[in-house]
Amino acid sequence: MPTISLVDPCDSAAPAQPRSFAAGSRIADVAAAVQADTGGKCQPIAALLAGRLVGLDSLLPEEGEPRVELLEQGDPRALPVMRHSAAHVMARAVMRLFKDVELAFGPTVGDGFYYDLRAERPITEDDLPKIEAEMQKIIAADEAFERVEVDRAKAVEIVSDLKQPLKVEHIETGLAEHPTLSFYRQGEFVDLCRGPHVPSPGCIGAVKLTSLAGAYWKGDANNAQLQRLYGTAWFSQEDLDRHLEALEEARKRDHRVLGKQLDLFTISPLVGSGLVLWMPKGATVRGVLEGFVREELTARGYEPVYTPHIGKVDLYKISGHYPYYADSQFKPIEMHEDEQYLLKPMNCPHHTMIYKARPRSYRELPLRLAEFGTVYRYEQSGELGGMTRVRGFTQDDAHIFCMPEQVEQEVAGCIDFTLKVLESLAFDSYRVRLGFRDKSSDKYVGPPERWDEAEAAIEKVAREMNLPGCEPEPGEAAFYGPKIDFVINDSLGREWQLGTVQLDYNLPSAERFDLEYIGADNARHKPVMIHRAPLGSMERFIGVLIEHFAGAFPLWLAPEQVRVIPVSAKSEAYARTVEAAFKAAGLRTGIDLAAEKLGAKIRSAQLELVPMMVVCGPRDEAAGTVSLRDRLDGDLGAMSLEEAVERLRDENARRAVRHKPKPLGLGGTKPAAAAEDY
RNA sequence: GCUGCUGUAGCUCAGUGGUAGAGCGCGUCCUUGGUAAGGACGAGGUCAUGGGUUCAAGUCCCAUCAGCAGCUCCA
Repeated sequence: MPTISLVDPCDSAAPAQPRSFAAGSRIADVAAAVQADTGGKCQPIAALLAGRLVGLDSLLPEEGEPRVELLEQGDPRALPVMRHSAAHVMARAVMRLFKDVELAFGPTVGDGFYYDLRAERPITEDDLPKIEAEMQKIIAADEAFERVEVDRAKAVEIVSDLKQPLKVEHIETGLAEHPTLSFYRQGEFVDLCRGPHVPSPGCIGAVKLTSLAGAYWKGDANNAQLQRLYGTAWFSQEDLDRHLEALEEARKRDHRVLGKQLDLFTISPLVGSGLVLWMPKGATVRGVLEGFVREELTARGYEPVYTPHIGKVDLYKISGHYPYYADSQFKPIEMHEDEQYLLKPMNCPHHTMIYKARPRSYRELPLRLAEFGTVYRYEQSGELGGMTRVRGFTQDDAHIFCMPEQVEQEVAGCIDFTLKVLESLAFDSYRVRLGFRDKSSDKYVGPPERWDEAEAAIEKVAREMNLPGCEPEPGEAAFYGPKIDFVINDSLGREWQLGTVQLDYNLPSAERFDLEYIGADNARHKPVMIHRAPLGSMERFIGVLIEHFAGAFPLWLAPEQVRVIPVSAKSEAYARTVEAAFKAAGLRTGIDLAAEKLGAKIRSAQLELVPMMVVCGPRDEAAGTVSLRDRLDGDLGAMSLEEAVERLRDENARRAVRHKPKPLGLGGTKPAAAAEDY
């Protein structure tokens, strides 16, 4: 007899109570019992069974006493279930409106859902309102979702009868291991589906189809391209409106929009796609950030190097980068048949040549060579965007050459460096990805034992440092070694890899660069290389940073830190004295001498996101004071010029971050679970 | 690279076959003001580029380039 530990639907803080049900009972029976207890007040649409999101049609397990929590209409934890049901409703609507529709996958994503499909007549954007209207009819009709379980043979028969070739293929290949499969029926619409679903589409409060795009069958670019319809669904119109407002807000925070508005960077088609031109203000932010990183590099025992932007093709043949990445490199510069140069796609080969320039002793290890190294990669045209995906970028790169027994300490040092940078900029929401090799792929160089060793070392350090996330992800490694990536979301919820620490036993090997050091035993040994970049690249990092701060940089990073505003032209001379005082204190100071009223000048400075304004008029001049105005806190009142300068000098020196905008909490477009898992 | 959408003044955008518009910004002048918009006048566009259809194209068609969303990719 199944026994569960039931959470009180009226008081989830109360201790869960054990409760037994007849054999073969489902969550729906639990729901019915609770409804009886509460006089029908509780209306569950889904449940958490031992922490797993399930539908009311889920069976209670015979064993154990799992915790069960019923989720009612409006509970955000039930959103994925409701959204998946919305995907079915959308597919049903499309099948009513279009002929010969073949369905693929329809999972839940961060803020909504999608369904991949192929229709005889392709769907266009103009069709979306019609599909939405049909969905409304289906939601209003509120027919129940009904689960049916069948064996594989019957499942194939059903999808064949439904004329769903993609589903047939999926059952025969992707689902070959499943002895039984489930379908959900809703009126005339029957779909192969693992579930769960809400009891009926009446639970869907507000739905909107958001976009239409191409997507490959089973995510493979060699397969046919299908149409993907994206939608979002919420329990109420207010929730949907709030979500659409957040999207609107995200558009305003987009670094491409702010980069233009605030004169940070530009991209010229004449220079080339994906090649960032840093305007003075953007270059200033970058310079300040580089200065911060340089300070840390020096403190942490790194030594600077400089290397050229090109190198002979042979260098990359030895490293192993060439020709594996031929498609994603700019074509070689050919001087003679046997003299070809590549724009460098990474800095490591150059740095290994510095290591190799003379014999190395164990006494000089770890050797940490750092360079803001600019690299060029010919990314596919469809990947390019703003500063986050570009064809030329500068890595805050360094390569650490160390003895095997120093690896853990050095990896830990790199992680600590990255954390210091992220904390200094108030990045408190990121995840750490352990990029391991895909054991079934042949793109990785070096013997498996070296890989196992490297992966184990990295995982050990990452776990000891309690980094958030830390799930190993096969296939995310570099071709020469596993890595620890720091992944941060942009304003639209898309993930970007920023900082990275990569452990490499391969490039130093005899087959590659054959690096050595003389050990204490006077014998030759192989060093280990660590590739690391706390920011990743200046372009991508600052792109994400712009969105992180919504363009409103803290004082220490702002291109213009202080703006002096004379109340009228009568105070111009005094304003210039004030300006000089702030400049002398090393603060980036501007002055507004426009023939405008004070209010208009304040407004300009506020809109340009200048962190601090210094208002000075006749009253200040007479008293030797200035009036500070904080962009966030407003008028701070009059104070002596010296006090004002000191106050800002101190805030700048402390690299204070007093404020960052609220995260928008957008979830992106990636499926919550693997879409192939039916 | 693929699918779809978009390209008009520095910016945001209106203009659906018949002589290029608005707001903001910019410039000049007036106004000399105390914490988010003072006023007047003015300059500024081969309507992305190249073809085509038409008596006539910013507007319709094709190609190219560029951007956007998604997919694929990302040393």
